[in-house]
Amino acid sequence: MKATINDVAKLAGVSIKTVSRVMNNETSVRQLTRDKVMEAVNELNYQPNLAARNLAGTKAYSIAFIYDNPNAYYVIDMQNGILAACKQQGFELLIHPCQAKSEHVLEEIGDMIRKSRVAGLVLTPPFSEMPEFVQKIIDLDVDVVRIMSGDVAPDELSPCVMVNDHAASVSITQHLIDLGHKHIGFIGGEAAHMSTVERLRGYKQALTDNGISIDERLIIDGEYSFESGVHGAKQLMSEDVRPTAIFSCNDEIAAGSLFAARLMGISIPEQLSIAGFENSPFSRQTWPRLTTANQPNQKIAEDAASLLIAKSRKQTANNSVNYYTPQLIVRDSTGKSH
Amino acid sequence: MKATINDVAKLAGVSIKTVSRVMNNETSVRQLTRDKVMEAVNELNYQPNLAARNLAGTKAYSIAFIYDNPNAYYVIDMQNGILAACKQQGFELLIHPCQAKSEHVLEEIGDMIRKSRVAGLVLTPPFSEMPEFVQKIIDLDVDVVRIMSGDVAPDELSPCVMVNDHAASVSITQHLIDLGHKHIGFIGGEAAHMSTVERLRGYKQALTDNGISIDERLIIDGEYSFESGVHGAKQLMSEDVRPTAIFSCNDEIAAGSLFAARLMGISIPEQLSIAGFENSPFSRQTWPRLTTANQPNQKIAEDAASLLIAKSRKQTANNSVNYYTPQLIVRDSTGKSH
DNA sequence: TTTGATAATGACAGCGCTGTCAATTTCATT
DNA sequence: AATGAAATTGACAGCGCTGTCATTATCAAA
Repeated sequence: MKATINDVAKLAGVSIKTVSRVMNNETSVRQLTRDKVMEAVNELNYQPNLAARNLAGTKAYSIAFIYDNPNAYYVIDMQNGILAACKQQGFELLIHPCQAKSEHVLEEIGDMIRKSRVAGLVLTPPFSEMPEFVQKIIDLDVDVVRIMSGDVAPDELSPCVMVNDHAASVSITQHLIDLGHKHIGFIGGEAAHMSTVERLRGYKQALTDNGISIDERLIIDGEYSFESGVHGAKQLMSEDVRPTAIFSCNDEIAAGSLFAARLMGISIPEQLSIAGFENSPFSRQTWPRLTTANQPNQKIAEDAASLLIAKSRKQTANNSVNYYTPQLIVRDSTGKSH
Repeated sequence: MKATINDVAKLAGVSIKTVSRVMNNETSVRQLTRDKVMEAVNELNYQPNLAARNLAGTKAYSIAFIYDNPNAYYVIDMQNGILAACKQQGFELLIHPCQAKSEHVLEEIGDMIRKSRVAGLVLTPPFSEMPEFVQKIIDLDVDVVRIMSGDVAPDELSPCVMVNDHAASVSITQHLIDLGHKHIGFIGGEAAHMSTVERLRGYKQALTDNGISIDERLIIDGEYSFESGVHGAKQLMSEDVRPTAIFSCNDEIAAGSLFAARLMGISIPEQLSIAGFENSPFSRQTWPRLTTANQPNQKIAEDAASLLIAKSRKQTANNSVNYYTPQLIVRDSTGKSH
């Protein structure tokens, strides 16, 4: 049932080392030999044993996905993207959700690494935005790839996939301005997250570029949750200067804002425009459907995983950086200012 | 940095075999010895190497999660539940999404098993509902645990976690009937899924029990998606006999129904009551919030994983079965019939 | 104290593969 | 045909652990 490398070697009439070479796509195996081996491999349905490879060799055959994010859509997209890259490259994926605030994160990750050899880690915010943390991981002698917010990589520590939240935020805000809005509210995610910082920066820049003064009363701290959107919108709509539009920092907040508007009898988009961010499936399922910015999480994650695997393979110090700018998607939740 | 069993043995002044015994919680190690070993383990921060364990031993230290489900909330909940059980039992989790319709599923799973030793698989629908498939997996010599719909386990093939969709469906339907509804629409998920079959059965039984005749025009096939809910509701609302309530087979379908109602200018719950199923976070974020049945996916999955691990440990033929009945949660999308 | 049964420990082989290095083959040139 | 460098292949050790079986320590009862 379970063929070993020995069985293949015998059947192909070569040494196990040669089979090993073929399985690892090493050069310096004659084509003829390679064919013989592959034939035996197919005949026997042979799969190299991962445990043995890990134990005997120096290469790693797995990567891990580290995250702390309650957003199911985000996590699934990321995971699927990473899995796609893994599948293509024959890597295994270890899933590792953990609490960023916990004292034990590093310990946990260390344990994981000691237990299973891992080529590297895919880090998403907030982990990717903690330089000391990243450095400590690298000191553990594993590669890292970071997915993070910004228009340029902050350092040379690792390959990065940068999401240009600033630019995307400018287009969303500009879209609202183009619709005639002058009082635009902003409901942020966790203030410590770079994505919030960057989106806020884009918001402010768009306003400034259009000669609209920034009113701090229209800027609300939140967290990336529905409830936060409900509260934020309620608060904004009871300001002296009621905004005519709200830029919510993600789709969940936007959905919460929508909910609050309904609660207060405010019609969308007639009396109030609401924009989200992320283009989660969610944003197509609210009423009205959300104007948002498309953040292609799956692609981003697949990219990240590919960069990580490539780096771990080549052992180059060269840290590539990929860039994404979420694109505006106009739907029904934003309209002309009256 | 990376301590091996040898280092621990040396430091503790015992043989590696004794360390191994301690690490595996075997009996017949004196308490004194055990303490010495544990002290060394802590001192050195030792973690047994998974690859070596897998290679040397006969026990497995991982399970796999097999699924084919586009519902992000469902998958994440399941995964978190399984991870919780794994963490507690020191198991690793392999994530394996795949296409149920694909010819290659079995092959893929076979490859995975040959590659990584796996104690067993957690199967969710539709896989868990394919008896021949399950049998073939078991023939591959891996344990299986099935999460499935029904009020009693269909066979003795494996431990099961049964979700009593029938009973839950009766309570939802009864709730609608109690509100005075006589024309109740039903929008199903994929007709082949037992959950749809069971929920439909519950729906029909509740109607029958209350002396309401079953009108097949009010029963719509769908799939578990938002779009399907939109279409289904549109169709139902253009029947000769307009239903005054719709039981949607899951929250996504319900959200779609809500959306369709908005599109058609039908107010919820005044003109139409809509109920969902699953209690995904989603159901709290629609307007109005959905009446639904709480299906505790995370618990269910944790249970399933625990059963699987227990079975693989004890090597008993004894297949336990756990039962869950989703409970009605009344929110704002259902109201009195007028 | 000796005995015998039982509990506790250890020696050793080997899981299936890769890394190292040595042996052999190949092939373009002489 | 002989030569040598390069390409191709193989022998062998050993990764870190567990299973098997042999050995030693322990302790109640004689």
